[in-house]
Amino acid sequence: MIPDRIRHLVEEALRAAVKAGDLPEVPVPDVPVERPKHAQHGDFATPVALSLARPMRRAPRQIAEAIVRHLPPNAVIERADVAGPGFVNFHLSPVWVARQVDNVLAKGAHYADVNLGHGRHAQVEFVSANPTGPLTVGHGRNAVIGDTLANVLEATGWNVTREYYYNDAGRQMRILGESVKLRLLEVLGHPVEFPKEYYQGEYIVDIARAILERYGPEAAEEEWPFFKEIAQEMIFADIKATLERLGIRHDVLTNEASFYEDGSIWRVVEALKAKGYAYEEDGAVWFRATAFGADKDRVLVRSTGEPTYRLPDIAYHVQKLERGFELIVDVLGADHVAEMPDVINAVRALGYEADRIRPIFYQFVTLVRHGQAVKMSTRRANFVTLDEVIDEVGGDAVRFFMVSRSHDAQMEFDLELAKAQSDENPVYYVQYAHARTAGILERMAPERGVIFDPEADVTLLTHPAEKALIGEILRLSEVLSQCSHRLEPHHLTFYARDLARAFHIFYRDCPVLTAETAELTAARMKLVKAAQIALARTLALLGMKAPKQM
RNA sequence: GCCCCCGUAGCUCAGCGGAAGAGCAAGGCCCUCCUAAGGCCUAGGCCGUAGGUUCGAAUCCUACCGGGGGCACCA
Repeated sequence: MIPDRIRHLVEEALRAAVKAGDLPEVPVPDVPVERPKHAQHGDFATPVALSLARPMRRAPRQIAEAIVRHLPPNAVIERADVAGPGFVNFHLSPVWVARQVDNVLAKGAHYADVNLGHGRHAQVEFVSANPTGPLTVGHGRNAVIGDTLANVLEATGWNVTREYYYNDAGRQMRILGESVKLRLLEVLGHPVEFPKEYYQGEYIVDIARAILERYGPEAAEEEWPFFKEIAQEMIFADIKATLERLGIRHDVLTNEASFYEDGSIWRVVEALKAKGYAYEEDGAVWFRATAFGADKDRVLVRSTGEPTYRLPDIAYHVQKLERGFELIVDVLGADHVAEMPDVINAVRALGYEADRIRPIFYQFVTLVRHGQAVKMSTRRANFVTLDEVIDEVGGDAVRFFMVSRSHDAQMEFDLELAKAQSDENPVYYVQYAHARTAGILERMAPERGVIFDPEADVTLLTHPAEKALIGEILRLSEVLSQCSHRLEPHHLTFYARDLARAFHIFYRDCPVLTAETAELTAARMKLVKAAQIALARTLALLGMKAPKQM
């Protein structure tokens, strides 16, 4: 990455300045390198002289000037100057920048990879909806954040496992089975009183009908487990199909029941007790959450002998750590904010490196339709499914919008607005840029004298629009690094727009096929190819299609 | 009552210690020219309020005000 190269040059300059006696010797801090907001401030800048002013007891501008003076000779920076209170602004060498186009072409689709993970194993657990109904819009945000994050981690050198955690036992599943049975009786014409707390969705009736078709009216003799099994199977198939429409597939499915079956939940209880972090009181087993600053202790096992949901969660996270993941990302709805500290504290109490667990909480999606908020509860009938939203706005738009806001900001997904604004959709803006690259490259035709020449001289690319486009193409690795570091995939959508804009401006200002000279055409062909690689990569990371024509 | 998230342009939101931004909406321009699903220009801001920390705060701390969500031997 360019900022890293500049950082190293500045660090060298500081060392050289100290050695030459121009600056006093002090511990060298991290050198921040940032992109200035204004073009006149150069391509990159560092404020390091400002923060060194106090320890060095020198005026910031004086330090900045020493840095500039001792900057080692290099091909990257053409000019560095001191500005304002003591910023050092760097102007990149246009020749060096242009040459990066060849570099992008040589590396191809992986040109922006950054090796932050060094092949370490990371797990992203996401969606994790229990098979009690179709995925909702809220699950959609979860799914898209999780999968995009997984893509980003892969691009930054992590070996990623995508995982789905579910519970197919327990009270909710029994209610599911009984709901289906009641609906089946209803379809058969029996008078039925359908309890309020049962699953109200129309899909329950669909499942009942399907069972009738497959097994006949005799199915009515069966008990709830029979219906639960079939319903679960059908709902899971449905969930997987919905995710598939968004291009999402999990590598591993983990069932909560497995932690009961292999006894690991009881080993967790025993281990916590042995370390003094669990105790029995009023017939229940408690976790000493107060030892970690919580306001009260939490129940792990009820007085009935039945564990709370916390216990298998703890066992699951212990298992994740034992499987060797060095980064464990849980994509969770904001309603889980309160419970995660207990899990992490319990895992820490057991002596594991709990810091490897990094939950990310996304705020709720409010779906608005016809100006009215639609509540998303799986148990009520009036929810809108993720499938319906995909039907309306398309999978690419769902992927883009769901990850286009910071995960800790609430988002409003207005279907009417999304449809009304479809022409102004940023999804098309970005995809159209890609289609335009394809449009130009498809016109390569030796008989018309337009070919892709690997020997073309990219240093001819000196137009401001060309320079800006190359700059955006090269920025992807910085964006990836930021997304990966902070586990914030939304930066990618902003980048996608910036990259597309740079291309659209280039497209208008710099004709490729009808450039002034054949040499310039050849050079621009290379740039178009590089832009296509960048756009395709960005769209792929976002899980979107990169159409060749629109 | 306690905890978490959010208050930045009319709207939707980026930026989260270093030199106030984008998209949409509004007004005006640009196709004999590689797809106008595009580009250009204009206008629009005490960055919720008040203190504090800092050479420097939209960004960190405290309090308050608004909006949302969570606080069970429910999952």
